[in-house]
Amino acid sequence: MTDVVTEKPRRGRPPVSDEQRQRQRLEISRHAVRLFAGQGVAATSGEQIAQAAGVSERTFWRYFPHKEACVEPLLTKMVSAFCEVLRAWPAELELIDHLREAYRPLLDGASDEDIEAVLEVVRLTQHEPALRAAYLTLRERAEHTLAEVLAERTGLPQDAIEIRVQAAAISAVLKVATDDVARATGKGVTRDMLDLHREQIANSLRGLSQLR
Amino acid sequence: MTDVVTEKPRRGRPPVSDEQRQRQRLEISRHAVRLFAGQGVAATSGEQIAQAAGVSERTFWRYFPHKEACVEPLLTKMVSAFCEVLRAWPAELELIDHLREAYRPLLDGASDEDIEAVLEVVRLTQHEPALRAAYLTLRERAEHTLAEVLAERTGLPQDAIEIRVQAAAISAVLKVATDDVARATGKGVTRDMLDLHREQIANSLRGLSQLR
DNA sequence: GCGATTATTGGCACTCACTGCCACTAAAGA
DNA sequence: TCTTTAGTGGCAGTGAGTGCCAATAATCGC
Repeated sequence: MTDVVTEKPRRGRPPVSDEQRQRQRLEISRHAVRLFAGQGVAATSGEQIAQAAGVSERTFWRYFPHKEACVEPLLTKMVSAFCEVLRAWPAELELIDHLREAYRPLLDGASDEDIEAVLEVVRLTQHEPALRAAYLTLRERAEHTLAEVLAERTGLPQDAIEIRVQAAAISAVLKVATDDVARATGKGVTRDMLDLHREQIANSLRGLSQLR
Repeated sequence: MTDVVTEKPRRGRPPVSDEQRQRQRLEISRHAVRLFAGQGVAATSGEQIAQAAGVSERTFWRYFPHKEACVEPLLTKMVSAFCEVLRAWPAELELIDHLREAYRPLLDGASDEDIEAVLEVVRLTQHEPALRAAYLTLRERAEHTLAEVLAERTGLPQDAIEIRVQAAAISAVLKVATDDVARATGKGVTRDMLDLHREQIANSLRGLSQLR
């Protein structure tokens, strides 16, 4: 039997493509973050965000299940950039060395504006508990992807406890380092700082082994 | 100058003690969790919880800033139990050995009912995203306590990156292991399972160093 | 081009989480 | 008992988020 769904004769308006939808979410996300940063999350209403983004409030709520989810598209860019690098981790290399070589934080093909926006969001999560919760949830979802990569690499099942622990640990390292770099780049991001970020991750990974 | 506030001549009704307040929160927490488990978080209203706990809705909202926070008191019991064990970590011992010796999970002086309730909450967080977010937030708060302990132990400042990374990593290990044991104890908790929990944490800590 | 068909949007009303305000009661000391 | 301070409950209000339906947009067969 074919694992693809039986090709139904399509009729009517086709559903919007997934990338299209992601793009739209990202666009709204940018407006939301600007508002959050300017006046705080609590003081920013869904209506405001919708208006800023140029959609009706109703459709805004269809794109985001709750206000805090507005930070997801931007944060996802960052997290999935790291996941991509991990995926490309060649078998013969140490993780640390691979990161040194391949990790151009935070996002490879991203505009400078987006890098700045992402760091802004991370900074926001450090003072806005609601956003922090969303951030942590997102990170945990990403752990599954990390686990996938690690599982493939080691041959262990994806839900083996060693795999999940390592995934969680890597994620934790990345979180701490990211918080740090976001704080450090309070105003003005330089390439140097992002390089520092990479070195910090590498060093921290090494530090993990030193849990006496 | 004295670092204690100048002793004001107390008048009127004294504020309720902190333990008293915690007890009350815990009590409400138990009712809330029972309801959450029975009918889901979304279907449980603040009014219901308040009624079940025997307080007015208004005071309920004074005890908890939002519904999901109802899980905090129970979860805090678990997390702080681990922190206590860490505090007692003697300098000459390996962490793994110390845990094997001193960690009687999940809570030392707790009733069996509370252990069961805590595991129930953890299980709930695995299917209720809102509760999961609260759980993750709580865990991150606990990282500060872990960092404190590690800092004191190593002489490094509490906000040194090595310290925060190690704290986050330990926390991550604990999280994964806790999720596992909560799943395993779907029905019926035995001492064996809790011992298994301890061993799993110990093994996972060892696994951390194997990040090739 | 014209309908028929399906997807998305926007508007409206509604529920409910949560807050501010105020009157009321409880627990102290004078 | 009177005064003072803290906690409680009720009531009204805001705003997040949802269900429902009418309107519009995009596609196909003709």
